[in-house]
Amino acid sequence: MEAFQLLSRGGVQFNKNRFKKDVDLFNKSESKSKRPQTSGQGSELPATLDFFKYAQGVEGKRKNNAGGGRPGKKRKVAEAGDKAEVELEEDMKEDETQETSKSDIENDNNIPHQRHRVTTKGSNVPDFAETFEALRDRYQLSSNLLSNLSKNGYVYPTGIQSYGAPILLEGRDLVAISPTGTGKTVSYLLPTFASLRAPVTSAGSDAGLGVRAVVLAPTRELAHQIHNECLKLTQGRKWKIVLFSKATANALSDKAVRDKIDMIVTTPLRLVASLQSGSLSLSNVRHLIFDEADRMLDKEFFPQIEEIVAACTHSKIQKAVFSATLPANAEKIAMDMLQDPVRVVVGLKDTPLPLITQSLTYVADDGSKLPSLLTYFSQPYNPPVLIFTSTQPRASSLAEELVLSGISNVDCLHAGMSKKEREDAVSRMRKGESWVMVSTEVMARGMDFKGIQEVINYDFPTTVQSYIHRIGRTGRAGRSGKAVTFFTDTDGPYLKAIANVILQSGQSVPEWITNLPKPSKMKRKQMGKTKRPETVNAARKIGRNDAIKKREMIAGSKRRKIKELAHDKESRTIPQY
DNA sequence: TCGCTTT
Repeated sequence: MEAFQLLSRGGVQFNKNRFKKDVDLFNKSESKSKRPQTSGQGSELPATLDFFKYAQGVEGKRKNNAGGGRPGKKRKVAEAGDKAEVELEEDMKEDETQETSKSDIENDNNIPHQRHRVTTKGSNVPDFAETFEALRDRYQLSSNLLSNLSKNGYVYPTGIQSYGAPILLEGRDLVAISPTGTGKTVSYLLPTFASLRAPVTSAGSDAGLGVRAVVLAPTRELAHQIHNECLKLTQGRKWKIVLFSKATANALSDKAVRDKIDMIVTTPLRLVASLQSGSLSLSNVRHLIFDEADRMLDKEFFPQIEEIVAACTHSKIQKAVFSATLPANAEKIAMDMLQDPVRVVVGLKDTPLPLITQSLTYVADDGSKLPSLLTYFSQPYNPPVLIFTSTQPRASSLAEELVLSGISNVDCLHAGMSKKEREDAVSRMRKGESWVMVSTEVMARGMDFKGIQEVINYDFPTTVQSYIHRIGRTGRAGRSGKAVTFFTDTDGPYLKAIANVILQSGQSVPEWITNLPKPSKMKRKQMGKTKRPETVNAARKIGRNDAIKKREMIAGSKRRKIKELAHDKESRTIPQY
């Protein structure tokens, strides 16, 4: 713990220009809950890292500020002094006209959905619920659910919870888009348990035989985390919620076991394997939920998804998709799968949380990355830090290099590791034992490590979605966070798109980046073919001086004085994705 | 595009 303090340095950064109002509000009500290291109270650290203490007490209220009020695009007047608000209009042209917008920036209190712009679209959209109590009264939620919510520190519903839950509770299909760390999991678990009413084993249940709800997630770690959340919400009742694995799947061969299951949380392929072996029927499933929906609809997962959907033959099946990002093509696929869905968007679509301070760092070439990172670690930093690489070997060897360089408590996590190794790594992360976690895309989505101070994109993300999800591992539940992205000369094709995301979240990037021409498809293709180096060992051989020289050259020729661009209309372009 | 994820 002492070492934590040695490593730490005070101060969190906000983008105070753009989100002054949110920041003020944040500081006013939450000054007490700054990073423990900054106040030197190392003993508090485990609490902020502890997933299960998420959202308790003060933290719980903070969570409600998550996302800090994105300005309403249809309410240009809301903050008349702020030019950028008006210009956001431009980003919205694609939106359909019949949607309703309920925004609320005037009501400057702590009720969370009032910190977000929420737009809904669809026929007969159910009313949002301001509080969990309102939800309970309107839909007869059990007192058990309500008390479990408050026991776990959920005080007010977040935007997606107050809008999404009524839609699901009225049996409607749902497309939900809400930023990282804004409580999507609870927004579907709460209504699902409420709709199931009682465990299948309870007396007089007319639930029929077999599992009634399925939650799909793209990684084991995320499924595990969702399962934990299920357990929290169902404390004190005999719900049978199964985190699907080889072992639990094998147990299904016993029909008596099979028929007692209320809900399965699983990755798609695991479920498909059980379907194909005939050990499981989904004919009684009434709730099918896709977490990280755009990822689940990717080409690798989609055949499995189709098979699962086809196996859910119950006439009253409700389907819902959730993600922080949903590109148009994925949304189209989702919409085709759903019946008369309601679409809810919290915040500005595909825009990261404003409380994440984002920056781009030029590192010339791959060989300059490690020296740059070591320089970073030679200065005081706030752990834990999550580092993303593009491949498994690069994650392993970077972790090794950091250990060899004397960095403390370095961990590594990628899907090439054994199940146990992965579980141990996540567990160390949850306990706060990892200060530096080097990982691949496997950690990019959904994982909720509350304490993560900083995300470093050591390798450049290849899609905007990847970028948004990766940096969304920090700044969760209303906390602040920092995201640094290394870029090299070969990252050109993607650079501008990411820069646009940063601008969109109201932060600035060097002007020369925004002035880059949009690379042609041809060019992008060529650059995409450029081979990325296999390991950081190779990277190491390349001297650092070259990198510095090159950086200076670039600085001289291209880089101009960094200017506040967030309000500069010219630079406000719609991200290309 | 590629590698990432999923038994």
